[in-house]
Amino acid sequence: LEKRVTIAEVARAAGVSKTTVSVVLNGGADALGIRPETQSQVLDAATSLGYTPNYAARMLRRGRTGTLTMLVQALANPFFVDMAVAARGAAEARGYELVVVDAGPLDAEVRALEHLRGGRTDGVVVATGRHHSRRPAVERLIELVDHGMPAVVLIDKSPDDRVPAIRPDVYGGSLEAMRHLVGLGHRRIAHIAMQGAEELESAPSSQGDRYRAYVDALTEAGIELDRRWLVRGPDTSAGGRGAMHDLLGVRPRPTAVFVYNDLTAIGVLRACAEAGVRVPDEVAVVSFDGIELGGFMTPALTTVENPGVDMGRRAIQTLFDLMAGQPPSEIDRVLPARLLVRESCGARAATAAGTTGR
Amino acid sequence: LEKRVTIAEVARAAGVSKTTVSVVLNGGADALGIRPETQSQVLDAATSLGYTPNYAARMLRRGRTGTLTMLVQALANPFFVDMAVAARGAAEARGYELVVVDAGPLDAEVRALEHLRGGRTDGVVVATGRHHSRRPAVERLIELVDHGMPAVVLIDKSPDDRVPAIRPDVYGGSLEAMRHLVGLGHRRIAHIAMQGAEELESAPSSQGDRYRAYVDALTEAGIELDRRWLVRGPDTSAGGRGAMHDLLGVRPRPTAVFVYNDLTAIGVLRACAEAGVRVPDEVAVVSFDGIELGGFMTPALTTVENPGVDMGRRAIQTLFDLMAGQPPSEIDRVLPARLLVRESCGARAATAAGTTGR
DNA sequence: CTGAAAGCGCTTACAG
DNA sequence: CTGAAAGCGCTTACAG
Repeated sequence: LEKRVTIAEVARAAGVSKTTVSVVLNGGADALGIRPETQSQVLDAATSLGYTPNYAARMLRRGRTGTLTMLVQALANPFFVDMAVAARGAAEARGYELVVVDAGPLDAEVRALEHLRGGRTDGVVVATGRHHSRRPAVERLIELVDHGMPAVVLIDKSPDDRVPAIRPDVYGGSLEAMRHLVGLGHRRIAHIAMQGAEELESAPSSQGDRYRAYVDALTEAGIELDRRWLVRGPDTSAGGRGAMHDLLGVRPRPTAVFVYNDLTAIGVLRACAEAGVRVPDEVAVVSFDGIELGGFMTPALTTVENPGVDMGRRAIQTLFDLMAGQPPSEIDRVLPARLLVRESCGARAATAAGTTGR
Repeated sequence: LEKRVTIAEVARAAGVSKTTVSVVLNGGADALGIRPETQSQVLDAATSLGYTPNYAARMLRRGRTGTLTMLVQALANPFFVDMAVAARGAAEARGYELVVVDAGPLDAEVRALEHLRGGRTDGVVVATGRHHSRRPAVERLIELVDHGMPAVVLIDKSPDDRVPAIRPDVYGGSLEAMRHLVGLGHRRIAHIAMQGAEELESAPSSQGDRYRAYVDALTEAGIELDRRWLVRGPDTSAGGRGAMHDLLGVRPRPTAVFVYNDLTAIGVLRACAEAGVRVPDEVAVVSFDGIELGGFMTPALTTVENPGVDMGRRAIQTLFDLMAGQPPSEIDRVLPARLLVRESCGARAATAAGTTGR
């Protein structure tokens, strides 16, 4: 870029030294007792020259960047967008910028974390989940933490004692959802889980929590699990559509399905519509996340509210605590996740109710 | 952060000078004829010490950041997410990082643009639209361009000769959509437009283009515009729901509606469901953008495909051309936007068709 | 084939 | 009350 104005030019224009300019512009003038007239000379010169401090120079000198970084699983899911927007607001309120990175596939997440080693951020929030099956990413995160980088993990448990985790009570929320279906009289309840290599039974992840709640609720109700009720697919609308398409072929047909997340459930609704299967009359649907869009489906999705906005804000707060040298008050903070009953579960009238639910 | 490894330590460990380390690590070693053994010594030392170049120092010295910035209207709209992800891919393919900023309200956009003055990016893509009614943002952009910042505008026309624009043919696509509705026999066609201060008739924006196509198509068909058919609201699902709710009170009721974008149309579908109005039988719906989600609604949205992914990629390509000193081949590139007929317009069966359309 | 030195633009002890 | 100087970590002419 052309002819940037430097502090030296401001100093010359104001007839003072670079030191004075720097002090005045950084607000330390009164403390150091710089004469008001000198201050205005500097301010005037800076304004008329259109001076803006050079980011790289300041960053190099201060050893801080004024930037935080958040890695999210997928911006294609509005749940993560809402979380990121909330986090950005919290960061900006304290004068920090938040760079949001769509981590995408594993190698992209690894690359993104490696990228952060060069000192381009003051702290990192990792909201990508699925860490048990993503060892290389976790290793990179630990590497950063070893070098003193403040870090917070969202969604899943923390992989390291120095990294506080803030996560929803996925097990509790899922159990509430399942008990709701059981309470409505359902006995053949299917589960659409996220695709992945791991064994759901033992997975120390939020998808494992969903599965365990699913199994426990069936057991509690004295229902024997039919393996055909368990389908896995990508956590996208297309994935949900495909999974539900398969599930609709099972006989006797499940009368209810607990779906990984809302985005996936939107595909489930579509698959039912295409097959002429009425929701919730023939199949009840309950999912997870509570994205706004779910309330605009017909029937509106009954879902477990995932506190993404709250997690985003808390993550930034915790990051600032860590940067200030304060140990985190809690290493594993679990936030409640409650069932939001709308229409797709059949507990309410499915249409013409005028109730979007939120 | 603690004890970062610097180039000086690598030099000491390898028994060479900082110059040699820098040259080897930046790939200029062979050209300068540095001995292979020296090269491996340096590489080994760098690896075993875990050296990563300091971003700020490199940025300051090189005068480049290796980072591009994209401002988008709202990440809450998947259209912009898809565009941003495509742009990021194009940037990363050339070794650049792309920082995506949700510009949000006007003051946030202004702040974001001012923020870029300190040399923290090598180029900027502005995909926020509505520039005619956002003067302060445009002024900040021009300021950056005055200082030599490469910039590209998406969605709307360019505010400046030095800034190439890449935009969809909104007028053409909208006209095709409207003619489609007219062709299906509709005479009472409503339009849900985006909220904003501007007069739609004269607005030099994509929302103006939609409106003009709407009016021209009615005129062409010899239909007299009823002002009650024109409703404006926020470009969100909630906004669409509210707007359609109002529209359903108009008598005689419109039999079709051309909606600002898909996200808004999702709210329109919901309003119809709540009122017990069948789509497309009682009201046909056509919108704009072609987000994947629209294909999962029931009925699947008929819409005009907005080439967001293509625009995102081209924007980055054009930015690289500008950075390389090449004048843009075209200052105002208009990309085709074609109607995608699915179910909500009534040209096809609304359900059980098994056709998601994309 | 390799090294000493300057300098990118800032901030901050240190002098006076 | 204000200025001269050092230094953050790198890259790149320039010497030899």
